Amino acid sequence: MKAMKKTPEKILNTAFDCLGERGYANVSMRDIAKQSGTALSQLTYYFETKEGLFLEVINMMTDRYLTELRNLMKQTNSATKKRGALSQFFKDLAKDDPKLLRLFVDFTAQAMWIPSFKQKMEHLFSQLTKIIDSEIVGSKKEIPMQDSQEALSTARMIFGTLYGLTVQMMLGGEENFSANMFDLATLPMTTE
Amino acid sequence: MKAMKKTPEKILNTAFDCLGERGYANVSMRDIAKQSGTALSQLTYYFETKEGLFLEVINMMTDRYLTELRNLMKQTNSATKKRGALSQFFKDLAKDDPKLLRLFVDFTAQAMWIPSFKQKMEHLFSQLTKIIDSEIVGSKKEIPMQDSQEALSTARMIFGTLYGLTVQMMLGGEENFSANMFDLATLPMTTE
DNA sequence: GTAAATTTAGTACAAACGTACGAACTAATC
DNA sequence: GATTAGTTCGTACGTTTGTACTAAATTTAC
Repeated sequence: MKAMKKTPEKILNTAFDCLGERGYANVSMRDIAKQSGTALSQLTYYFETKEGLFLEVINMMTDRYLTELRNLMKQTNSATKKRGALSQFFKDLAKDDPKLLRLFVDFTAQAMWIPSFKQKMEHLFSQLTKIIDSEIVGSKKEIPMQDSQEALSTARMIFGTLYGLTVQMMLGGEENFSANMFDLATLPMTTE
Repeated sequence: MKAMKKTPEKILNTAFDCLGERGYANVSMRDIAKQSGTALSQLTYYFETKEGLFLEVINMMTDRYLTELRNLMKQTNSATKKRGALSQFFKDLAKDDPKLLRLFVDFTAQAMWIPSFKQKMEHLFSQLTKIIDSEIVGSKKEIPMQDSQEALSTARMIFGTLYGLTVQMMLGGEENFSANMFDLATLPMTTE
């Protein structure tokens, strides 16, 4: 007996794969239909438009990122260990789930042109920085922040560094990246 | 008497504008032809293919970034001042030349899927980090680096932070970014 | 078991795409 | 001034695109 997934799920998962493999600009509705083994008209039946389908992919991606990161944060207690886990998370992503990573970068670019994408990606960015803030930066009470706004800025900078490093790594290959590079990226939040 | 630019230049400049305004996925050859006031067939006459045209746009973008940054670095002497100028450079870019910035981010994403784009963007990235390295990180002799590789890693991290912050700023608007944020981004290179 | 609702499949359509091609036009060379 | 080389333009070709639509098949409800 086959796996037998529901059609909408099959479509969504295939869309995720296609986008993570070939990118937004190079994936058509027919590609997804053929690769998922469903009829083309099923895509519009369940998701109305191409934009509608891809918005659901962004939702899927957002869920994966946030739950994965939240689970990771739960596994450790100290802010220092969480900091290490965070940098490890981004470092491993390129190996463990490159599709997820490429999707992230690609959708970030598309968010500049498509308003509905922008809204979704803003949400993802703000949630990610919020996690970094509350789990790591904000919890380090021994280092007094002027206000919560400054803590959020720090979280944004940490995330920015990780994001920027990740993009460089995807572009230039990982061989040029030293082992402690991503750890250094999370350093700004502490003065130790 | 009109400005009277050469046709290839007109096409190239218009392509630059279109891409910076609407993005790679939303710009067609016909768009560029119409907006530049030339015939569609002129584009293939001078640039052969769409990819060929866009590669020239990347070259153009690369030139602008590198010359602008190099000029900026020449204007100051101390590494500390250069550090300030660098962060200012990225901070201002969103206001002064948003098209250039959007082009950068968009092409970085496309580089994941199109090999010829990847090659060009790798070159730009490596040149940018090389400038940061030689002008700022490498010149700070008083802080001994284990080797030149570590210095380059530091440069990559600084650039990564600036890049990551810029992307966030473009996505979420600048209102949430405190004034000294970009300055902090260039901090990892010093311990002062 | 039949009727209604939902899901599937195939096809059709108009629009947009990159590229190719040939005829007109302009500039340069001798 | 004639001949060549270079440039411009319009058009047309073959694909591919997203979406719409209708009829068949399947599931659900009574």
